[in-house]
Amino acid sequence: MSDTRFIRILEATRKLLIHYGYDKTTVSDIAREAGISKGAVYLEFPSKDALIHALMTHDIYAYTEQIFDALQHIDAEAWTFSKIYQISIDLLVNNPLMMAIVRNDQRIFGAYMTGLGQEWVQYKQVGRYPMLSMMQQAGAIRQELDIHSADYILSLIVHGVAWSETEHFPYGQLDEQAFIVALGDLLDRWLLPADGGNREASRAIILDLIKQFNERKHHANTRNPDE
Amino acid sequence: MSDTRFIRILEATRKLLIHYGYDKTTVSDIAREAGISKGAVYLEFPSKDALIHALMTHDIYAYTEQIFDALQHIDAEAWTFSKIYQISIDLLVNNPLMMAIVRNDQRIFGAYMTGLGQEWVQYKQVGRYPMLSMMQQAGAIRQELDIHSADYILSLIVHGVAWSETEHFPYGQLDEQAFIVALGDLLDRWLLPADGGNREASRAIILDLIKQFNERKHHANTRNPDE
DNA sequence: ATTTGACCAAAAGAACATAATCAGTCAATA
DNA sequence: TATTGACTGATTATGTTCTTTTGGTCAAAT
Repeated sequence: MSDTRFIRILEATRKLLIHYGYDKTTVSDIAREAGISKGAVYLEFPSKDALIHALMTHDIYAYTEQIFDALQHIDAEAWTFSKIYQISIDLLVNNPLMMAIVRNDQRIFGAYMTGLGQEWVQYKQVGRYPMLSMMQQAGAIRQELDIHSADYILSLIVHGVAWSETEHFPYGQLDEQAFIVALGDLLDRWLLPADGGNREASRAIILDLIKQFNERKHHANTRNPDE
Repeated sequence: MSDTRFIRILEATRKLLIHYGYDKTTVSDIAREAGISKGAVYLEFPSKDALIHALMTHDIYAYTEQIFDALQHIDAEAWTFSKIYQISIDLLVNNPLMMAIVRNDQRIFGAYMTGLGQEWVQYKQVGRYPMLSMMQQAGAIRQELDIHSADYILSLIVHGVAWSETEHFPYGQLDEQAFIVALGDLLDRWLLPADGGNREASRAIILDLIKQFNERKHHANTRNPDE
């Protein structure tokens, strides 16, 4: 019951945040949207900032879980390196809050973001560079590749996607599925060696990351059994 | 003489615009920076907006000319399709005003941009889609390629580059030349067929575009001999 | 024939007071 | 015990007045 209230508050906050942004969303608004009183919000969270923080942590976690879940169910034959980004971006474009996080949207995070300063960036540590590095060592991607530049170009793409259809980057309509396919095509041709690379290795690296992720989840659950 | 004044005003405007933005740059500031009186600015341009418009037109034109000039001097053996984007982006990242134009920078164009509305986008018609289409028809890039998606991904990259090192996309330091090389590598692998594609055709298309560009320039010069 | 800079109306900004709103609390309530 | 919503001090928005700045002009100066 306290758990559903927690989730109800997060859902109300997410909805209002995406629509009105942090500065124009009041705790009373959130309470009304969640169908509870303002006091109840403060039974669950110590402050508005803590609530936003919890929402972001929750949604980043859920997003990661979604990606990993989708990747986990790709069997060895169907696996390609590019699936990682195809799935990540497919899930990203259908997740307005994650889009806002990726693009550092001032309109949505307003004073919360300003007051955070350096901590803000830490939310967004995706660890792409180490992952690419591991992939290269394992022979999953080309040896000649400059990982720094590759990391940068990948972040250009992800960042650009997150800004699509905003006034900053009004690209107009686009067939999303065609784009996902084209992106996979690009990544395979760009990153893989001629023989297609060590697909087992790239899959093993991802499955290992998933395992680590699940172990941390298990630890967190056993250490804090409630909530 | 009137011509050097014209250029002096544009240069002063460019400098102040990049530094302080449209809203915080006054006509008096521009006059002072150009070393002339305010009245002289109005002898050259009918209004502040017309001045900004002239600056943008001038700089977009000059940028195009730079690209074309660099492309023109690549001989047939050294030519690759990816040179188009390597050169464009290399010149772009060293051109603060073009960067601001590409990223629709509200901070720099302020009220000028707001008051323009739809016209603003017209500045930025780069005609990439038609060019890619021609390239594909000529066999310079792969037949299977979805040109819509390719156009979108290319615009993601260009747009992302223009936002780099701003607070919206603080990527940190990067070896620019390594990035240019990596980009060329990406484009060649992604866009070209296995045999490298029809390089003569892609070069011919670009040289033809340059010819058209120069003809328009010549017409403009003969129709308006002065200025 | 050019160029200037004092000048003007209009717009933006500064300063202030007042009203409204908000994050967070806690005695009253269910 | 769990939840509420009226309450509070601090922050923010709003209305108002006054001052400054700004885009643009044009008679005077060069």
